[in-house]
Amino acid sequence: MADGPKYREIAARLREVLKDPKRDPATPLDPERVLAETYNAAPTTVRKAISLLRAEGLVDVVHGSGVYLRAWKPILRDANARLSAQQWGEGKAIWESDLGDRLVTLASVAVQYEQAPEHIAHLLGTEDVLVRRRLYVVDKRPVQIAVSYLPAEIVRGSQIERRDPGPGGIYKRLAELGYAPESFVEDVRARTPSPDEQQTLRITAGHPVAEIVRRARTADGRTVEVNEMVLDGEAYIMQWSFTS
Amino acid sequence: MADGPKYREIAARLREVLKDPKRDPATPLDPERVLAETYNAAPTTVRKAISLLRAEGLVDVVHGSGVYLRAWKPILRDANARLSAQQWGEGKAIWESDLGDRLVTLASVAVQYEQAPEHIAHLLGTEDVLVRRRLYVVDKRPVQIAVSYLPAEIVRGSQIERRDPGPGGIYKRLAELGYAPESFVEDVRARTPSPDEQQTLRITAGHPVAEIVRRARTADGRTVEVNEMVLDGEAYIMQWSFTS
DNA sequence: AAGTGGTCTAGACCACCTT
DNA sequence: AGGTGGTCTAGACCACTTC
Repeated sequence: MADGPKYREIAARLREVLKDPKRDPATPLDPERVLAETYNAAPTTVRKAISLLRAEGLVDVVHGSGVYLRAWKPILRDANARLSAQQWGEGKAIWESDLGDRLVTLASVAVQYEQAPEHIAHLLGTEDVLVRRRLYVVDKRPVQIAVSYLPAEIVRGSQIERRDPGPGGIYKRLAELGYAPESFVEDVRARTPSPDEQQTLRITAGHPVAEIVRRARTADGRTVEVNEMVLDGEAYIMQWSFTS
Repeated sequence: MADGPKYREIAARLREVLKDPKRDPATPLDPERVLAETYNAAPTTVRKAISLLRAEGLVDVVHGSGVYLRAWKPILRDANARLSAQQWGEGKAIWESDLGDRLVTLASVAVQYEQAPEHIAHLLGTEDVLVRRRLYVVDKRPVQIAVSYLPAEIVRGSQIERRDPGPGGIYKRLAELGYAPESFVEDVRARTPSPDEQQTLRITAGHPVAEIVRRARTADGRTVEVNEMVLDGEAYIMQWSFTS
């Protein structure tokens, strides 16, 4: 025990164990009770060490089963490429450009008309909105929650009401309706997940998420969509590019 | 105790207490031992509840003193505005555009020549680099670590070697040296802080940070700076804008 | 049924801040 | 010196997974 609290020391040892190339990456760590004996510590101290590794995204803990090394390379999210007119203009779903090696797929979609919360209504200029809630997964793992708000008066009766808005996605449909999105602003925060988000993304309170709020505006300055996204922080690298 | 584990229930109660407008925001919460009695729980259970509030950025915990409500509005970081040529071209330090109400100030600067780590050397095309390490604070609170790497062959002998690179900052100096940055790419991750970062930013392991790696390129495609930043996640809202 | 992680207890002692 | 949070112990019982 060189320095620092014992639980950090144990966490450091466990990191070494996990990174050992000779180890089978699929086998779980020893159970907590065994680790407690191995490192001559109380069970709660071992738990605290493991909670560190978990927050780092180094391991996945499965209740009733064990603690597993996470084999997980982050997904690249290139904001500019994803939203270039070329992408949606040519009939690609924007998410198809979001993959690295693995495929980001849509796990669920729910669409309905609602009263917008205050901060959304303020941006869109109306309380009557269509809400599109989606959940995206990679390798069966939920990685992103996305909720889009669109003015009801614009989208009512269009294909945007359907769960599958058709080729090119909702931006292509908006363009056809005469409201082509032209400029985007994305506000981003790194924060801890709410209890709901923890459950949906299957992460713990200490596991960071990125919240992205995107506003899409037409050339004449009307905001036609607000998209609130919550990403598993460890699962993504986000990228923006721009010129001076 | 409606639902969920007791520590979440206690955390929920404490959030209510903290948000009570009639409460003096400067007085700390009751000590852990008192809370344990109040909520009829063991001290460790109360601690777990408080660690939630802490990770959320709702409270600041001062060892030996108490648990205090954090009065803290996030700083807006507008990437595009900060890096427009107008900003640095006209002699403004880029950080002057980064303030909301409060002032983001430079707390320390260290400049020296070093061997670049592998991933940096790869981007800059050389191992000989000038490293500029800065720490930024708001209201005496550290909020950002920034480390810039620049090719030694370009900046040697210039004002960029000095702790104060002069009006307009290092981008203005680079422009004067014939290497005006023209395009930027920022890669962003939400993650947990390393032990070093925890100490420097005075945050805990569960408190999220945003890591931004920016590459600055000249018009002819040469990468002339790599800037690695680590931001206190709760302290910032980051903003990017772009067109389709 | 057996084994795993998740929660919780009821303390002890240490490190740090305030007075 | 006294009070605060930080670490740690040595268990108990519950919830979930696996066989």
